Amino acid sequence: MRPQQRQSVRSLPLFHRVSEAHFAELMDTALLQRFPEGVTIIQEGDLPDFLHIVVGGMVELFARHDGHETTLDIIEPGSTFILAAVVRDETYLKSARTLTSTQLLMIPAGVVRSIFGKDAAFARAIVEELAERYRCVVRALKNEKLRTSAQRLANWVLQEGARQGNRHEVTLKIDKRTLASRLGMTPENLSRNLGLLARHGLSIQGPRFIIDDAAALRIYARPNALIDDIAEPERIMARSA
Amino acid sequence: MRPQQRQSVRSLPLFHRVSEAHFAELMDTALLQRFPEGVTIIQEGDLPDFLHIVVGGMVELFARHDGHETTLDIIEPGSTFILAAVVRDETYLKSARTLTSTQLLMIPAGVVRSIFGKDAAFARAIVEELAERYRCVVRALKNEKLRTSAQRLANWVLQEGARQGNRHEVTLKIDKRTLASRLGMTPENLSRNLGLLARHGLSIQGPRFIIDDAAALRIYARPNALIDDIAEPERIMARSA
DNA sequence: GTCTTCGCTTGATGCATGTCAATCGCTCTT
DNA sequence: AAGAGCGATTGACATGCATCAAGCGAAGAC
Repeated sequence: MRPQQRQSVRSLPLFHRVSEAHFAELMDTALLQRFPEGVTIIQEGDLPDFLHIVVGGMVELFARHDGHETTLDIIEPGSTFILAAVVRDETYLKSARTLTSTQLLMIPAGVVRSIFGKDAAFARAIVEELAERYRCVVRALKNEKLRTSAQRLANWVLQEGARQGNRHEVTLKIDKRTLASRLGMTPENLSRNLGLLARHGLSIQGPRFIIDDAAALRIYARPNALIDDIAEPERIMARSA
Repeated sequence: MRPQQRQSVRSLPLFHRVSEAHFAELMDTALLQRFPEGVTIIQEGDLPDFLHIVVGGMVELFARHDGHETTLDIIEPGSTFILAAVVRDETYLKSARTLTSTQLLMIPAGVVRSIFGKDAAFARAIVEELAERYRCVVRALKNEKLRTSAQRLANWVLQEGARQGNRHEVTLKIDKRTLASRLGMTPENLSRNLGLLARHGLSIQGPRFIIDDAAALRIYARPNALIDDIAEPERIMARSA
């Protein structure tokens, strides 16, 4: 691994406070690997070999059952996946495949468990990451059970607008069919729902969604801090102080 | 707290390997409290004061949004709730209320975080519990996205049959309306689905479900080890060896 | 330039599920 | 014993969403 990459991994929340010796131990056994688009990285039902950390690119987590498939999450740089399976040494509940060319850092599961026992800062970071992932799934479950597919879409647009910085335009970085699966609907219904949102302040230009009337869209979407992952500026500032 | 209760708490996986001094520290600040049926223990949106451990009874975790309410989980003795919120010191995503008279052990959130940093065995137990809870939510999300409500019911009956020991009869310990909410359907649809399952090997006698033809029910339910929480006898034996 | 491909869209239809309303049957009162 | 209350059931209906099938349009092949 090149020094610069090592440094950028070091700055991730998961490793930031780990002792230099333990970090070196983790990195010595870790593999940094690049995968092309559309490759299946792990298969549900298998046992975990490595903890995976996304360094660059995008990974889709999905599951199949009885001829159907659904997207459970899309992982972006800085985040881990299958941490829970590694911690418990139990089978994966999800499969993972790359949505783009992707760079992954892979740390052997046994090494993760070993350093967890030796380094309190690492243990703390692991449990914080796991708790964060837990909260994401709970939000997803509430989103699924308490909203219609059109409302999920409307909230996704608002959230993505905030995340991309420019709050009035959202550019789609993934396939519409992947977005549909992520939002728990068919591609056909995504199309129809986009048409529906035209009456609530959104206009569509191919892969670009323009928020003409944020207030109207928000009225339709009914965003909720306990479902949508909205940054809470006050609390973030309080924490870093 | 009486010595006998203390001993039964000590034997929970969460505390089993914690040092005696740290366990004493946890118990000195903990409250053991009894709540009657139907009491709201925590409210979504609040900040965590205590980690809650169910010692006796049943607790329902639920969430509300836009005039609707859904059950997210039902917690039984030995398990914790709102662990993720305590770990991250962030607002609850779920509310909790008692379904029966319930005894709860409540440990101040700050004490949990403090012992987590000092006791590696406790840290390990916390992360295992959190990972287990994580996996439960992932299963719930898959259950919700990949199955019809009737299939969810059929699998619940099979699972509950196995859990209750007698695999051919299941006795309902909660309201049918609570079961309906837990399985993500209305009480009306639970009724109809129970009627439907009569054609697939199940007969209903009030709060007692009798599995006449387990094979037929299993064909309809299509159980899946990666959705349903099925014990895996081989692996459990391998682990304890 | 034309053809093919593939993702997206649009329309028609059916199943899954929620909603509203009426009724049943049990338990608890009084 | 009659009535109130409440959970469970049943029926009628509306809506959400998936499915199937056809059409559209832009990017790439030749």
